[in-house]
Amino acid sequence: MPTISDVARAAGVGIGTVSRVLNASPLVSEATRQRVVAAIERLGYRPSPIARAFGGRRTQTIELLVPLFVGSFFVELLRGIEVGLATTQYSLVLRTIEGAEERQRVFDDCCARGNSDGALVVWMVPPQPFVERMTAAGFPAVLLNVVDPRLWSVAVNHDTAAEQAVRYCLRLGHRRIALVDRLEDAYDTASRGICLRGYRQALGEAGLGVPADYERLSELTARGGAAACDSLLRVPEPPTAIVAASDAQAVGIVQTARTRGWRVPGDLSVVGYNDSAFAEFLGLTTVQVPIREIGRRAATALLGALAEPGNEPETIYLPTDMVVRQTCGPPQPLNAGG
Amino acid sequence: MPTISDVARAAGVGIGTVSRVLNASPLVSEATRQRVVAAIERLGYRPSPIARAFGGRRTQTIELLVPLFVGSFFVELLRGIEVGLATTQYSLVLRTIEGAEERQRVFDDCCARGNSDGALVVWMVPPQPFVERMTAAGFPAVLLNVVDPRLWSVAVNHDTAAEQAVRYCLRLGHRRIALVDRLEDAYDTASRGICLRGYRQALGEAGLGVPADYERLSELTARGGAAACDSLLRVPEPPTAIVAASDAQAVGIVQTARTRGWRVPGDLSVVGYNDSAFAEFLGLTTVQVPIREIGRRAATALLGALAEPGNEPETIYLPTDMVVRQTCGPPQPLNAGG
DNA sequence: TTGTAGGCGTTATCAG
DNA sequence: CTGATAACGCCTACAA
Repeated sequence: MPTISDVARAAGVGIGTVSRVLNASPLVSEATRQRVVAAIERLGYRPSPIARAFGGRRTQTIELLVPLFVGSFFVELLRGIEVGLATTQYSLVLRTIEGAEERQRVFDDCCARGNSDGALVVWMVPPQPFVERMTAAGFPAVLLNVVDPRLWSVAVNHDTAAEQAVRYCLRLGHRRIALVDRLEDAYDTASRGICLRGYRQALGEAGLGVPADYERLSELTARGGAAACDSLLRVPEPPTAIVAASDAQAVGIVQTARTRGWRVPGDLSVVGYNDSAFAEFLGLTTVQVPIREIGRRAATALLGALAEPGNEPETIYLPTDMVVRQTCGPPQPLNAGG
Repeated sequence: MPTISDVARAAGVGIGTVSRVLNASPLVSEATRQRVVAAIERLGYRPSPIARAFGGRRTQTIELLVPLFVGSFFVELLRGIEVGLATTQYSLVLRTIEGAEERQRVFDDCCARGNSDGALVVWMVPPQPFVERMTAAGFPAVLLNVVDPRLWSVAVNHDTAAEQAVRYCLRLGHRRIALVDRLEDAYDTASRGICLRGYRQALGEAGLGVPADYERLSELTARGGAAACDSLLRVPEPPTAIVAASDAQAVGIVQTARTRGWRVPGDLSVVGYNDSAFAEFLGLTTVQVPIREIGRRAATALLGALAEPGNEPETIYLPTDMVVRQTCGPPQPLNAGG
């Protein structure tokens, strides 16, 4: 495996010159450059990223911190990230997270040693010590689909999205609208719902008080949605519409309702969240989240922070859209329903 | 950021001793070890993986080559891989692949320079030059869900799986069974179907010739399945059952059939493939693939190959299972159908 | 059992 | 513009 010295010798120049050619420095004459390039070609030389990271200062590596509840969301996100990174040489190292302790460990390791130049943090708010450490180290991190004013963040506004969904149901004539939310911090069962505020806000604006027993928290799975739906359909005055915090939950809700003999959207309207790949084919009415675009913008933001370390972090909100399909309709007149 | 020398100085020992402690060498007295550990603790020292990779020989890094058509498959796979790697220090660097040229590029880069100690290759057969290069370099790679006798492979047998699905339909009484297959090489439209052989085999064993116009190829998406279904329902003698090469395709098939007024499973039975997360909630009858286990076993195999470089590559087949849900039933008597 | 010296392949910093 | 040379942080001999 040829090294930079081999190339230098073959081209009859010093290693400094080869390094300059490698790094596209303008301080090389065209003639010399050609000779060096030829030698590189001839020897099939490829610089060692590791030696590079070691000698230089930057690792050309970005850490990607991903909690595994992301599900199919993840591949879409990756597509966007790859687009944002396409013109660069950065490698992504993957740190998957399955539970609270693991999250702790991953964040502890993240900017501890110069393993990477920056981080993309998916769907998690980092712990305080991490924020301090990285701020002190000038280590840039970008949050995806979650917001922290101390850091770069690219996200949709989950409350606004919930408002959209609730308002849509209100427009259809619904008054009994329930929420199947998800934990703001998926690994902290003491945390609140992520779009509770938006839900309540929209109901409040419509002059409807917050219903007593219409708020549920569930895992981001069909199973979780199913359980929440089960419980919602049992309350004395069950909802005529349910707004979910994910498409997976929505699928569970639709399925459970139908199994129990409720027609969807006849007896129960359901709104999903994300517009996942399968939502279209299930005819799921949902709130579209520009997942790929979040990935792309986050990558771009990180590259920007890497290039100009000084800048203050910004929060970039991307808009969400209602996608109307077949799981929502006007509520049945009370006396006509089951 | 403290270095090994700082620790050595603080502990009043040489750097060699610190290195030995770091690498759990037995050649350190307990007393010395304690002092060194204390110093490490006190200084908050953490060895630099990069320097380590540079000075030593191994990078503690595994490349994960993933084509992005994997979809939700990917997260399941990751879970397994992480389990297999849990007790180690290996990092995963992610190389996503979106098309044929990108695949070429990624494979060209993969074992070219000592960036990584090994590779996990998801759902792709590597090009010949890569195989030669890595074999020559003693660079281990493990294929996931695809088989190449020259390399370590952990997979299910797709033909056997198709046989299972077809046999199940045969047992239900179906005789007109179609296949919506996927390309063996997703980026080569000239390649064959991945489970065509198994499909034909099962039909042949049942004494049924291969139907003339019952074989389709489609993308691994609901849309692809929908298009294939559309065309299958138009043939003079349409099938009474369709075996798909993915759950996504199956969803598209079910949806399309129902839209056209065919009852599923009344008029048309559908079998999916993989048993993805959503299959259960859609009531999809499908062939279960132990995705997570494939990930785990592949990681284990790679660790093994890393530990004992000499061994011959093996192919590990994991079994598939029929999961019976609600999209298959006996065929309608010919005169009763629509 | 321990300390010391050499090397890994770059980049960066100097003189020239 | 170019060439030498000093880091960079660790591992692995080898010498003690």
